[in-house]
Amino acid sequence: MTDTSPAPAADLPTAFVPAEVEGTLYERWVQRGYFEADDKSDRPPYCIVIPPPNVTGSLHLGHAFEHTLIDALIRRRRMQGYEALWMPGMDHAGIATQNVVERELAREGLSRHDLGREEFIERVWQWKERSGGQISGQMRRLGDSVAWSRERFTMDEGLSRAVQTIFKRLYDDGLIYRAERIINWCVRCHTALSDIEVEHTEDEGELISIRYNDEVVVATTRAETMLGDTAVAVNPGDERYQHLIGTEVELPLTGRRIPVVADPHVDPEFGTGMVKVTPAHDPNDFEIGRRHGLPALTIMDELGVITAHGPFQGLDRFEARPAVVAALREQGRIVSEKRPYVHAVGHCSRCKTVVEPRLSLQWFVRVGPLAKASGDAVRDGRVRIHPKEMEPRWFAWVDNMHDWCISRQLWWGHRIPVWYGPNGEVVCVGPDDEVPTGEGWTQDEDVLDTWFSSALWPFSTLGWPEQTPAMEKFYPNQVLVTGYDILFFWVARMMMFGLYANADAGPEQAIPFSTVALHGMVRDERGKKMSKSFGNVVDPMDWMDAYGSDALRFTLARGANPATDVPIGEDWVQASRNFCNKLWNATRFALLNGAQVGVLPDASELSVTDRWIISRLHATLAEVDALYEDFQFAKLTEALYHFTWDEFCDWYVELAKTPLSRGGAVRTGTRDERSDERDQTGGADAERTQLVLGHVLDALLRVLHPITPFVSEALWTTLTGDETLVTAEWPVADASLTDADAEAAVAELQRLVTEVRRFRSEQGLKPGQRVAARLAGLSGSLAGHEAEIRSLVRLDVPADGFTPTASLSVGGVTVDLDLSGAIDVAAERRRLEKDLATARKDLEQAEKKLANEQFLAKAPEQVVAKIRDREAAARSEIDRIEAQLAALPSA
RNA sequence: GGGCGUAUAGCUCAGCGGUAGAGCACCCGCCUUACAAGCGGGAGGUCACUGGUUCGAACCCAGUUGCGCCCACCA
Repeated sequence: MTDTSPAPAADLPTAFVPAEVEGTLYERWVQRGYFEADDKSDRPPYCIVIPPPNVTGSLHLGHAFEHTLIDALIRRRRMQGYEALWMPGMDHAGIATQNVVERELAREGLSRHDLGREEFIERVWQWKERSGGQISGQMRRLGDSVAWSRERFTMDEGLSRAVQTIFKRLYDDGLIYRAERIINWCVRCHTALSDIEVEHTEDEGELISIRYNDEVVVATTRAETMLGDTAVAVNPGDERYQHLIGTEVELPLTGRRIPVVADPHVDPEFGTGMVKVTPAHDPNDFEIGRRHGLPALTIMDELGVITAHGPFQGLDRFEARPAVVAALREQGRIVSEKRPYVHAVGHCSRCKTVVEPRLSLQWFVRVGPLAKASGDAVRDGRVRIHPKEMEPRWFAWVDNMHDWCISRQLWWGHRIPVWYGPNGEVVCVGPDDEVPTGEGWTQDEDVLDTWFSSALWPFSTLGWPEQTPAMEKFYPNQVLVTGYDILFFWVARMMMFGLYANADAGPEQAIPFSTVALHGMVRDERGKKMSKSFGNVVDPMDWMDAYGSDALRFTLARGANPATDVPIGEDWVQASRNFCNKLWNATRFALLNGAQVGVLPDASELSVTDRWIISRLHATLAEVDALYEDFQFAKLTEALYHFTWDEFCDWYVELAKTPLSRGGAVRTGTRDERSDERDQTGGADAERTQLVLGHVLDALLRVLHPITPFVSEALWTTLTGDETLVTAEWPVADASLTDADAEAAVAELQRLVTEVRRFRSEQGLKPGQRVAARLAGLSGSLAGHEAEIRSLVRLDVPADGFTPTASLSVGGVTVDLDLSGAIDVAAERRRLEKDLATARKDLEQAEKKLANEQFLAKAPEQVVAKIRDREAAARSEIDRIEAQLAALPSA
């Protein structure tokens, strides 16, 4: 070939050292602006917004996983010529971040109240700067190809404006309201929570029966709430208690008289069929109270301390419980002894404290119409949820959603844009409205649920409410990639707000994204959930340090089955590192031997093995493309692994050594430091092989790039001399290059080689030991490859006077070897007998099937033909082995 | 209390109607002209159990058992 650049491979070390390429490559990519997207280009858009990491700390393995998947999608589309935008940013994570900073303060012996609201918020911003810097550093390390110039934060000015805008619109449309309701209250975080921020666990409580009077006996697990009872309820159809309805009973310990009401909610089968009614501390009771006009008596404050007058005042709720029981027992009112009772208890998802249902004045989103629209968008196919098995969950949720409590009694977050006047005025202020001033006007103290701003993320980050070019180009987003665990927290809310905020654009354009691709959770190597308390949490940085970013990414992608949890262990990252190294060395070998990317010769000039590897390459490319469309990362990564290692490296590269050596010598870079004479003397075989190696590696490195961007970039730029793979073209599968004949011929070759190797191994021949042998019966397409075959199995061409001492045959090929007495007759007999048994079993199975008339009548022709082939093959195999056994010298 | 998923080699998982697969781990042999982070060979599964459908079932259906997960305002 022509003299190109001086063999660059000479510079490649014999092992891939990630640290030497990762940092510089990433900075170069960013500097050259490869990750930025143009709002005004003609390319089709492909936008994925990052699920904004919380600024509570640093990224964990789950983020690394999610980012690997998103980055792979984005990088592939970029290579395919899309205007690809991965929108970066972070979430202020209201309650979570406030808790972190409060804990930090606590170490200094301070509470947020010591600082005051403004100073505290200042403090959180400082935290955000630190944490945010750490997170973006980790993202760089991972190789995330995000458009850094567009980075957003849920509390930055633009996004706050978006929040205020939509709040105002919803308020004006009557979809946001303020009301006294029973909400989930966390006495530790000191705030209201939405329903999904409550985690239910099966806890063991005690069900206690209390006698209010001779006829009225109720049961409860929260005895202290009886202090707030304002009625006793029975089922209206319950014959036993008809006479009590409308009467009053005296509530013990309080002296209050409360009515007995009839309410259908009461299950006459449960317990005594009588229910104590505490409207201020139980959602059901609240409803009963409303139906009967009962007063709601709050007996507990925000800290869970009893406020009801009397001996229990000032006690914590969990102290009050036994105290109340003791007092009741003293009066002989405890009917049955307390007994264990397993029931679902709600805990704060942030701090695990037992949640207290509490009557409270809060802001709510009326979800009815929004949830309906969200269900419809999936029902009518505008939004696709992948994998489809997740759809039932989606519908179950959106079709039964309760109103969303959005106010939080926190400081860190978007403050509710509502002002109260001195005369009871309530004014919701839009971003461009005048803030009411003057005596007595105050702003609502609460902030919004952190998910309120996340719900706007797909469009607030693009400039909404302005109709920016970015909105124009990238809304709706093409795909959303996120974990199934936040389907309701986040995806459902984005859908509700996206559809609502962009309704003017029409139903097709209003959706926030057209596809939701859900992934699973990262788990440890034994499938256990990673948790701090269990001590199995892994810092992705540690593994990246040890094995490189590519290895981590490859491992994560390789485990990514849709919406399925991903077990991952260090051994697996190591295996991926080995893969990267394999790729490195294969490329290094190719470069050392003059591999070139150029125009491939016509198929007629290629060898069978050339056509085979090209055929396999293009089949793999087609397979990978199809799998990408279905988000089958695990399978496509596996396909790439298999092609690279088992087909390209183990067979093609080994086979290539023979033709390459005809052009001079195989260059090893380690042992054989010959100069460039190869280029001058290179024969046609060598040139052809160099081009095929170049062709395969070029495509292979391209198709691997989305998963392993660093190694692929380093190798590909060396191979091609081009600037970057980031914006290079995606390799397109060419169906015309598939070659069934070549695949069949190489399959035959592989079988032959494997059998000979097996024979050698069982004969105890050392791998390097050369043996003379005669090959006969090679099929037409393999006849020209005898040299390659001999090289793979280390069989020399026999010299004069060759006398074979052993023989084996594979398919139609006979191999006569001169083992010069090295043969182990007993071992050989054993081997052959084993093979014979296998072949006989095969034959038996096939014959049995073919003797089955129903099978012959009903099975498809292809299947029957296959079985017939199998029968014939088994027959000839048996003949062959029997002949060999007969020829064996007797022991 | 509802709903969903899953049970395949020692481990983690693919396969989902036509003779059981991968990675890691394991055993034997190798510094064979890229790579010992490697090469060659090998061992290892009555595909949870019980019935059914089918010429044929790991795969479809029913039930049983084990294990997960999600949802839930029955005191």
